[in-house]
Amino acid sequence: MKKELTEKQEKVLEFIRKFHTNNAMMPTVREIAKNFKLSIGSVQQHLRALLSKGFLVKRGSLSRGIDFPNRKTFSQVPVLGTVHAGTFLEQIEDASDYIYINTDITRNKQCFALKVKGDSMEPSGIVEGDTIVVSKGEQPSNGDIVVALVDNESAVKMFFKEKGKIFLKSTNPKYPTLSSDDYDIDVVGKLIYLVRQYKG
Amino acid sequence: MKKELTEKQEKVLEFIRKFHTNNAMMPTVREIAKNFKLSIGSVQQHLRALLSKGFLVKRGSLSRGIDFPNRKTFSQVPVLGTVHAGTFLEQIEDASDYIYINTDITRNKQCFALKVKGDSMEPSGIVEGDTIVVSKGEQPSNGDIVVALVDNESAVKMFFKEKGKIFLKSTNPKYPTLSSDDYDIDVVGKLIYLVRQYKG
DNA sequence: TATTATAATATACATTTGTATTTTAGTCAA
DNA sequence: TTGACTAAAATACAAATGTATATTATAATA
Repeated sequence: MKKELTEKQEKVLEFIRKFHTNNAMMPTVREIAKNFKLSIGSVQQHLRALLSKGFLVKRGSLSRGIDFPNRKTFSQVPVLGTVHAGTFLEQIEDASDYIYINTDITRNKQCFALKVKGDSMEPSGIVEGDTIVVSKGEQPSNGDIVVALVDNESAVKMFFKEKGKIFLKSTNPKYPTLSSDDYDIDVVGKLIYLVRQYKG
Repeated sequence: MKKELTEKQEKVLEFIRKFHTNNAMMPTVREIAKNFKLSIGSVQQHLRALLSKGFLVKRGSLSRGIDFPNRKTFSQVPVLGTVHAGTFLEQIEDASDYIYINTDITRNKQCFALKVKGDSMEPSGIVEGDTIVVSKGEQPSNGDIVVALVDNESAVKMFFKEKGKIFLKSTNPKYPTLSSDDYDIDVVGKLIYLVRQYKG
């Protein structure tokens, strides 16, 4: 349980958050002072309070050397194309867009993102327009959702392996389950993340 | 088309990218120099090249004052609690977690995030465990998905307004549509974003 | 009452940081 | 050869920045 902040401390912290959001770096003591028309010493005291109460941490005596506790870091993941609408591997070179996701999700995996078309996975919460993040070359377990090339067409399916055979199941029952007996199946990667933007 | 970088310039830029990812701020000239065991002057020249070739831009003569062109910025959105599992507004004070999303999505709206419980919105792609981002106090249109307090219980529903009455519909047909005739309905905000993490 | 926490100011100082200058060297092309 | 670009080093200086100290004032509290 965090200690409570005073009104002014709350405002200072809020300013730091916003500054960090807009500038991707922390403000200096004097930048904070200027914003609130305060003296340097006053800001120092507010920062000291925020530090001792655990709302900020320090990184040595560097410039702009305050930080949020447990601040998350990001990986740039390229959006390579659209899945279940044809091939996408050609487009690897010119990733026109990137999405940013926490490094604790991507870890050290090699990832890329795809836009989803179609309704074959709707019952498991994947709908048209979603952006999915795929971790490349990971061994999927039964029940994992994967991106696969099925006779060179890309698809998002649920993965099953039984007696050496691979099955790709759509959770939408109107699509058939594909078997490695009938198709050339190449699992590209495993779903690790999904984002969806609602138009405002 | 960007001008080409030399091998060394590429490496310096790559270091700056990584440094920024890990520390949420740009490195100083001397931090770069230390990493490559170079002199300050050498780093200055590399930076000058990266600037003139358009891979970096400057923000005045500030400390750590280099930036990526078109860098995306993030908002910290507090995760306040769980929705459709009771009230969550009490927990506003101690947001234990944050998610970070692009400011071009949050714009200047006041936002917060909630974890989803239950299956009442499964057919529209919202499943248990998802984290939804809600924009506070925005006027919803018919068909928008909203977070509302229904007799002080929180819920995620599809919003409709007709002849002054509010209707909250679950896309899952096994739940009834709620009407403002029968319940005290308070729309808290509108869904603008959703993220889902698949366990690896 | 004395104490503590908050809030604010003013000032000084040491360190960090950006910037400018000069010099040396190698490579490549006109 | 000359010129241009890249690479690197060494040094100096000004500006930015973090930090320490002293002082005043107010409100809440034991």
